[in-house]
Amino acid sequence: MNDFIVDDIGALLGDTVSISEDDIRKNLELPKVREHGDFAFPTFFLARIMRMAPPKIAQEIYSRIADKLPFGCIESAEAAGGYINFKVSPQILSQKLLAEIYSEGEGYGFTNEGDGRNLTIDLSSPNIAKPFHVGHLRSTVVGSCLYRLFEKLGYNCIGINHLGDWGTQFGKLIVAYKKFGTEKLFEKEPIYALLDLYIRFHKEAAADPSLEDQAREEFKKLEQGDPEATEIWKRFYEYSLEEYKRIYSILNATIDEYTGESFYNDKMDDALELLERKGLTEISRDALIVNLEEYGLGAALLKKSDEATLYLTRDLAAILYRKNTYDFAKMLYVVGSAQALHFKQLFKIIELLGYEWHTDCHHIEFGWIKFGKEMMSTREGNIVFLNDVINRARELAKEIILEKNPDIEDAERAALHIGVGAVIYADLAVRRNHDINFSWEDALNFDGNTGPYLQYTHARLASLERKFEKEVTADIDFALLKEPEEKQLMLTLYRFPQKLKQAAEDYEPAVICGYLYELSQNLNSFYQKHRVITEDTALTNARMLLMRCVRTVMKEGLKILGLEPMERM
RNA sequence: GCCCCCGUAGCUCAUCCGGACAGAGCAUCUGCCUUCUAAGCAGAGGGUAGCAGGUUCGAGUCCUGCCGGGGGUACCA
Repeated sequence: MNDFIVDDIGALLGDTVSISEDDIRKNLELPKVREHGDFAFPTFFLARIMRMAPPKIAQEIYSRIADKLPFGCIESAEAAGGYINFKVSPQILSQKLLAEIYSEGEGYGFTNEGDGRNLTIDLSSPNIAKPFHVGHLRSTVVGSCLYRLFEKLGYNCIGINHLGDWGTQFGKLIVAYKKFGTEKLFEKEPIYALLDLYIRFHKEAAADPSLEDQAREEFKKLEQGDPEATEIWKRFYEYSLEEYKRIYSILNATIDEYTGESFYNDKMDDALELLERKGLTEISRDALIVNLEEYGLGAALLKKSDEATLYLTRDLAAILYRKNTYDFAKMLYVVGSAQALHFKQLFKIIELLGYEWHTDCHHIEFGWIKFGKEMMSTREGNIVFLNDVINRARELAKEIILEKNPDIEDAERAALHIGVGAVIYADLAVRRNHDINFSWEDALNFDGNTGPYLQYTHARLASLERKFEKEVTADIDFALLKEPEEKQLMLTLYRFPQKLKQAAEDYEPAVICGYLYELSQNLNSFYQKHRVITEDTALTNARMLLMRCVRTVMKEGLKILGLEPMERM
């Protein structure tokens, strides 16, 4: 990665300040106001060491570097209040930066920190037999985004869908199916038939509590391998998976493995045995637990008093299986923050087992998606299906396309990409720890800070290259890129590697969203004010190189988010 | 009760691990399409950053308390 601007400032100040170049770099910041320059170095923290007022220090330092300027890519500097502000030379900036982006292409900004090691991501994980709703969206799109990001950082990612495909809810469904189900129900959209059965069950069970017992009984039969129950379960499983796979393909979800809870049924005994051998378990109130009181994590339940296992037991079996199978360098669980304690317990147990790799496991938590003031609940039927959201977004996008660009060749396809782009972006752009209020207005908005705006920006750039017709080359006169809008674009491009790094460190897709939005704003401001393709071939060539570099970054960024970089729209 | 998260413009969100007058979008209002895509651009209005203290040269950002919302807290996931 290239940090040449920051390096130059470090070298420039190195002799004049009694702190290390590393500390200089760490303190550099971006001024909020453009007039203050491109980079700023605050001197306040030196006041105590140098026993001087910050403005004096700034003056003092400035006077010592003044005759060295210009220095590297630093064109000028000035002391302003307690700051020293630096301006970067657009010519040197373009020369170094654009050449680098041009030659590195889609690799620009990425390091190879993963070095081919495995990284497993637990994502999506819906409960089988329930239609995919917007509440499932975040885990799916955040997980997929991190998957692509870490792939580009050299990891070999494995996306694991830990399906909720086991448990008493299947007993309920089987009871409901036997009592109220007909084959006709399943002829089309079987997943909604399953939902109806589920809702019906809860309605009937309110009047007749004995249904709950029947459900437990049916689930018990399923666990014991009863052929009829197994047959029904399998059908439901297939129906659900078919629907999920359809949705995953639309969302660009990255799933390699469908190993749900049922997959770990026969692997829990080994895990439990391991814990018992290490003396971690105890019996408390007739249940099998790991006592984590001394770590402030309460009691972790592994077996209920009736011997039944719990999801912690399955997750424990799963994490051991995954470590054993993949020997992962990192394991990410993209799961809502409601399960924070659960994962703290899980990771603590791994630590108590003596495994160092407990530090490689991370719970990537995120807030709820709410609808109106209510939590979404399948039972209550207070729910927005992802299918409906995607369909409405797609229809709206199609209307707009036909109005704005009626000649486009495949309007259906473009509409889907734009509609889905809006939906995905709306979810990724909010930092993970916030709850999201689902609103149709926001999900279907294509203006301003939205997915389609970014896609539109890319389409403009693609259009320029089509119009240009010639090969974009890096053999240009860099001195021609001297407009403030051009410099701003380059300064933003320069920061792409840092943003990727931050996004990866924080496991935070919103960092990339915010960055691409800013880059798009820069591009559109430039585009409005200046023409790219003109009679002036030298200037045209220079600007086309800049456009290519912006497009390279936009394209890679969009792909990481899971949005289609549109060629036309 | 205890633990965790959130509280910034009418609404939805940023604020670069403490820095210069807190920035965008949506909505409202005003301009800009015979020239590379107007899903765009330029501009206007709109703020006591929940409240009160504290640390600091400096706090939306860190600490304490309170208020409001959400989640978790042993046999759901």
